[in-house]
Amino acid sequence: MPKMSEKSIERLILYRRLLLDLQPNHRKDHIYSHELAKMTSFTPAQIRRDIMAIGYSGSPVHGYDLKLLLHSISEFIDAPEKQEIAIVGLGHLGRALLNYFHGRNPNLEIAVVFDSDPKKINRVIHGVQCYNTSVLEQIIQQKRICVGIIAVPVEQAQDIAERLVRSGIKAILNFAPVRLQLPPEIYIENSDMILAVEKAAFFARKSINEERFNE
Amino acid sequence: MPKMSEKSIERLILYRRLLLDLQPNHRKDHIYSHELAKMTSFTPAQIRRDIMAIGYSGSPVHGYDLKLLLHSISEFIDAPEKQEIAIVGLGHLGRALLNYFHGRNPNLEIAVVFDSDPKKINRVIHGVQCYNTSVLEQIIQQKRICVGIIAVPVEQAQDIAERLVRSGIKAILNFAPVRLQLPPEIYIENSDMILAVEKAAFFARKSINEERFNE
DNA sequence: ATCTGTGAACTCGTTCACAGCT
DNA sequence: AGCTGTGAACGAGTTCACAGAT
Repeated sequence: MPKMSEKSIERLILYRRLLLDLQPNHRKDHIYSHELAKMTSFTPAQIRRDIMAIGYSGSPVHGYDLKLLLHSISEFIDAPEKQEIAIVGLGHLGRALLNYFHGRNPNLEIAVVFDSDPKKINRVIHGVQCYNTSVLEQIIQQKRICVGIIAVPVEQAQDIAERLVRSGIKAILNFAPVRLQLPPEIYIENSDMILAVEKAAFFARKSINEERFNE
Repeated sequence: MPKMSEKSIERLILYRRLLLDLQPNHRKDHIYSHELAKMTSFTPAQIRRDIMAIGYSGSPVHGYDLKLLLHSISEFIDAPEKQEIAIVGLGHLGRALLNYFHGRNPNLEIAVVFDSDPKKINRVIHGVQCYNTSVLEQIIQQKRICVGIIAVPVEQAQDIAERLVRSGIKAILNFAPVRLQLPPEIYIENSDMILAVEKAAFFARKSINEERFNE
């Protein structure tokens, strides 16, 4: 496996999504790096580098074979067998995740959700079994789930994260607005909505200031 | 204004959040860069650089004055007057945003939400007025809102984004799993949950592989 | 003695520019 | 002629390491 940055992985996931959307109406069965570039607003050189990195080669005449490229990316990104995922916290955010994810990626499956609301526990919601958060460790170990999504209020996030790690989880997607303190071998992806809003507001202001300045 | 990377802005927002949480139980009124480092898991040098960049100086003896540092960061990040924000799409995700945001940052306010569901239109939800998406342009122009949050299904995202831009919005926080095509002066922050899950799954697998390799 | 502030070095990711292929 | 693959240059962001302050 070549060294691969987090950003390359992100782009590869986006290429794959794009190619999948493209395939049905296949006017062509090949695509050039500059075409992918236009669609993604990355640069052609970057796209060639990413594709090179996963070991696929195109033809200087036709560009990249759509099907083969798609296959190479999927082989690189996906695990050999389906990966199971757990969501902790079934508030609005947890439900939004279930909705968004539904039928999206056949190689990933939201296998269980946890919540502490008796109205939700032991029911099937959106096709997924909901358990009491108190049995989190057992279920996750039993099912060998390796990815956990934290969608609980901020006060509970660190505790839940530690319990997930103790249960054998290797990667956490954290939606709570805290920086989790976990052992370095655990992959943490933060999706901090409040931070994102504050950042957007900052750059909106900056853009307004610069406009004024250029008048 | 010195040149500032997007990442520095993110960190500054996190420092501020941390300092705000810290203030009530002020055992001390000063803090060293290495203390902030431990709490954020950034490096002390980076923290000093960020603080230097906004023009605040600490004392080599006591470190940074909590109150003054907080004030300097806020002055740098916040607009002089309150900024108003619009959310488009009041599904689970939109509601989650309203919840998360409630009472979080007094300088930012979710001023309006838009949806096309008659059950929501013209009602006040979570303390925020909901309008029909059809009047988006009027309301946003009228209120001079400069930040928009896209929480609609992926098929509508590009159209809504263009309408937001036409209404004068300067920054967009996009939760739909597409790359929006917009003029370059518009700041776009993507928060692509599906991508985030796929990425986490990839790194979970990688971590498992590396473990096996080290045995 | 122990901190901050910061020039310099370094690391990592991106882009350039061109050789090589067809 | 027009593409891919890629060494080399570049640039942004981070860390080092130490001068300066007290």
